Amino acid sequence: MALLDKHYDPHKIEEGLYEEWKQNGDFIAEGEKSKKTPFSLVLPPPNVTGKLHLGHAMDTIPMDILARYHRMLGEDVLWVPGMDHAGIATQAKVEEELRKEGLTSKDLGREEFLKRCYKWKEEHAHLIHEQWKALGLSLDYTRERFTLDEGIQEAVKTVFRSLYEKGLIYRGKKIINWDPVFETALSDIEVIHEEEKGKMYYFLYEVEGGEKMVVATTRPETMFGDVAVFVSPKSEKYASFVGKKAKNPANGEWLPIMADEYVDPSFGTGAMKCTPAHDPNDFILGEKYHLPAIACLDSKAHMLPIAGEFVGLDRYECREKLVEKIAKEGHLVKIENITHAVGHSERSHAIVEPMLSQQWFLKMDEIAKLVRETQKDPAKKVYFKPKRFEKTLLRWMENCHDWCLSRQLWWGHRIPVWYKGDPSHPEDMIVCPDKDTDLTGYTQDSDVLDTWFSSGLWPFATLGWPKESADFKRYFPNSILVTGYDIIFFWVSRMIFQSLLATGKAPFHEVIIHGLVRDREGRKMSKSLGNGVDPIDIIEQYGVDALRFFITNGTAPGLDIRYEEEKVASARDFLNKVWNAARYLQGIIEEEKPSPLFSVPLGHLEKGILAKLSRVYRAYCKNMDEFAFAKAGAILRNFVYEEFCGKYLEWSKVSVKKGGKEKAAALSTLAFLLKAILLLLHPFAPFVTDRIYEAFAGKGNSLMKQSLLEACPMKGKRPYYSAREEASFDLLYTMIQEARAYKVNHHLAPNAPIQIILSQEPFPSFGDYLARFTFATSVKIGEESTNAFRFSSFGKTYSLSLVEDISLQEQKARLEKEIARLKADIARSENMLSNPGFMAKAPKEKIALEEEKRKGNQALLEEALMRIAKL
RNA sequence: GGGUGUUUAGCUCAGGGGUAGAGCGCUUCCUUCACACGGAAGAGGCCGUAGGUUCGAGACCUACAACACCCACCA
Repeated sequence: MALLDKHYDPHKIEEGLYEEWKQNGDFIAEGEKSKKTPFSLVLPPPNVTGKLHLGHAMDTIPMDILARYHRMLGEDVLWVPGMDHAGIATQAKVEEELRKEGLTSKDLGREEFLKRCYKWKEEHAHLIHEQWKALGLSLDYTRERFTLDEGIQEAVKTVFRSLYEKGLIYRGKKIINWDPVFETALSDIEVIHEEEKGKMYYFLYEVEGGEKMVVATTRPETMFGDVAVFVSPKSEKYASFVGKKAKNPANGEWLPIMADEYVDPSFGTGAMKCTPAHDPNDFILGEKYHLPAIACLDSKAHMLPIAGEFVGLDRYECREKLVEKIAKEGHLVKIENITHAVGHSERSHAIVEPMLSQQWFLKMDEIAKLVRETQKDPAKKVYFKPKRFEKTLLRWMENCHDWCLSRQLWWGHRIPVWYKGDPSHPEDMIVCPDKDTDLTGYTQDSDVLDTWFSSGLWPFATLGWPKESADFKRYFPNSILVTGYDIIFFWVSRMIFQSLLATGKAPFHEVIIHGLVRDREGRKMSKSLGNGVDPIDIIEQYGVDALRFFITNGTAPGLDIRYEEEKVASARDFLNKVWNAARYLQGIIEEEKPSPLFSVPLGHLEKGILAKLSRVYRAYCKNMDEFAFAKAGAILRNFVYEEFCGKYLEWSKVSVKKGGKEKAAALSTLAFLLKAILLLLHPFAPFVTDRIYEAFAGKGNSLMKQSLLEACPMKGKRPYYSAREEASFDLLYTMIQEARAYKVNHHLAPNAPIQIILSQEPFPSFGDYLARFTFATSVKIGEESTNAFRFSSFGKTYSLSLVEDISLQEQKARLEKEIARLKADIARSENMLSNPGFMAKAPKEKIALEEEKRKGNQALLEEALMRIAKL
């Protein structure tokens, strides 16, 4: 048996263990031949752009805990790993790399550029694998996937075709969000609205007949695309203007003045310029009145020739110069400072430009309805934990617009559509052609699909769908998904409806939503703030087990967690505690192998701690099943510190010293307890627990493959439980505590010798334990003295007298304190018991309990009063 | 403009109709043969504010306030 070092050194113990698990095939799901219950989950595929950050740890560690927990419950766990090609994000990174070489993607051409992307992917995949390993994730690498894999390509095409055939996917010219930096369309949720300071410009428009009107805008540069001025039909002020024309101060063109209900007469000047090509509302108005849509910005948001002298300028440069020009001509009325929400591209952070553009869309209204209906059906719905996040989803589903699917990028799933002739007005279009379709004369759509289109297929595409594969049959739908609330719209919602549409089923039974990791001040971790923490640094300092314990403890489900190093240190200390308990056990069982539990007769304390363990086991499982990892962890931690290390382990030293049967009982119990703790802790801290276990059981004995049931003391078929012995256990502790407090209060050294007189011994050898932990030189059974501490347990009263000279004054003071406490408590009980409402309406057990308490306290009070009278 | 969450010990947070909890920090003491990454004993809270429900509210309800976040095409 390899002796454990004094301190647990995370580095040393983590070394090589992950590889061992992997080589043993511990992470591989059994597949169709298995008779076990399947438990399946998919790893949210990280972007190949990146380094792992603490946010990933928030998803993956709880998933790994679940995977390991369910394996230990005897289930066949499949946890599918994979990565996401992350369209825009990766393409941006690769382009940045090219820029350093003085190249652009266009210089390389599509094919060469994609080669560079794949090269990038290979390099980063390696990094990501290293990070999964560092976190100890028990992933089934034999089933690893990438979102651009052939199988996933097949799934994407199948889904695209089927949605197109159902009429849900369509091609159309609409106003979309345009990212002028990456030069691509974006979906609505890729646009981040931020409150910003801006300006509202008021311009004077000349009206036919010599009158004038004021029109306000925040975006003067789009005035070159204006086609009308709208007023409210209710407006009296402008009633006479309708039908006339107003002169656009930007270019001198005459615009028709029209009336529509859309205009709010009370907002601004009550008149609104209309730019159908650069505003979604104006576009609708334009269609309604058959107005032309005139674009004035190009794909980089530079001015088109229609802007005359401003051609080629950046939109903001143009704005400035145009306002200057209009002011010079005397048509500027005023500039007002305002704050308004401005849309930014999630990736490039450029201000998004609404543009009229031909794109592919997914029609959302029916789909949203399908999701809402499914969520009403308890048998089919996805259960959210915490529940409130279902509302987040449903609300979004109530007012989402059609999803713009196409991206003007190269890295991604190319849109599986071929055109004959000019792609913007094709004579013919083939969607998802079969292999034998003749495509001569056709060209494929040059765009790719939004990354999230393929991510949305992840739970079933990774299992082999659209083939009726064995894995798909066995592991779909997934058992659970764990993810952050920040990607409910991006990912969770899309998986749900993609899955409903493709497979007819929800992709998973439950979604566990967690919060975000924040910094010490509660700020989001971000590159710009420079407050990010690299998990690898934490792992190096405290070990991955400590990180895992930290990330899943001390927080409520769905709420954010603040990263504070002390918390990780505290987790490390906890693991060190377990480590040292094991070290102690190692020291005492060197020559004797512990007998199996219950094969030797056990004492009161053994039975007491085992009863506690049974309850801990139950509570642990209950909380784990409810994904309340923090609670399960807290229960375990408390058991280890307080009950195991603080009490039983210490007390058992007495039995060990005695030898014989008592020692055998203690060893057997200690060994069982330690193993139980290791088993229960293993999902949280797999490395340290396995290493400790290995020190006892020999190499290659992973706890992962053992049954968690072994952590529960079973007598016959039932968990061992004994209230009486548990009470004895507690009584001993209370007495020790009282004696210790006594010493502190009397300024005695903790190891100062004292003498104890017990009125009776609660169980055999009780005195021996008491003596050892109170440094009593003797414990006698006899008459209590006036200064006794009294305790009751299971209807019997015991007293503890410390044979020491305590002044009368002190005895009195102590008794008075005791009397005051008892009186207050009795008063509380009486208050309740004399309340007719309470007596009539409170539950019977509650009344009985209160009655009993009052009686007990009354008895103690009477005795205390008697004793104080004697003094 | 809608919506959600949070408000409990110095700090970070659990809890949850029946006498307020943890970790860290703090105070005092102890290097006792598993562990100073330790042990012992403590101090420290009218559980955001105001109403309501209830026999009983820190917990449930309603308002309000502060903070945080999400959603949103008003020129």
